[in-house]
Amino acid sequence: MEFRVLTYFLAVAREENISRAAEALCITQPTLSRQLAELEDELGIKLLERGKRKTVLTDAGRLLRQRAEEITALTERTQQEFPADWGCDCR
Amino acid sequence: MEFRVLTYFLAVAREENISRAAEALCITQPTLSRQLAELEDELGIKLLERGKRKTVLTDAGRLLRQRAEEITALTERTQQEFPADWGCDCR
DNA sequence: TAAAAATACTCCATAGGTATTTTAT
DNA sequence: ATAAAATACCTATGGAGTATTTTTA
Repeated sequence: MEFRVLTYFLAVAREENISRAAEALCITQPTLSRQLAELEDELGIKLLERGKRKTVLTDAGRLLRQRAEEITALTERTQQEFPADWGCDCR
Repeated sequence: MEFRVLTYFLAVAREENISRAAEALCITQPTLSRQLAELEDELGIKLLERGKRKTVLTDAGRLLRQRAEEITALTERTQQEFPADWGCDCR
């Protein structure tokens, strides 16, 4: 369970749509789809209910969103305590 | 800044020796050495004072240890909330 | 029936390894 | 003189892309 994948997951939770989340993350839909499947595999539980126009969180997904938000908040605050951080906006 | 690298860093902080930390992590010394150099690069600051028989933390290193411990504790607690986690002890 | 997601590949960046050299006491 | 770390080079895993098929309401 790496940071990168948690931020991917949070983007999907926000957008409720894997394709739009992928766009926001500047990666492709199949890449995001695979990373999410691997995360579900790794945790041993389904996190998302995939639908035709909306992808919503399962109960487990809602729990992970809570935790992932805590973890990424802590991590981002930590990164800001150090000099580097040249940022990175895609394109 | 990925989890994996934070756990690498914490192992070095614990062992005060990159070679011994590498052994504890089941990776090789050069691999660990490179990952640490990349972490210092990424954060833009020296984290370790390399010595002949001891490698100790700089001020920045001590700050990161604090944060890394918070982050990994939160992450490990999270992982335990999910069914999978087949563990993994090398060899 | 049409968005959204999943699959089937291909590619390449980088995590990791082995062998060796350099550094710090 | 000697542990420890760094460097050089190589390998391999898996993250990411393109093209296409399969789902789902």
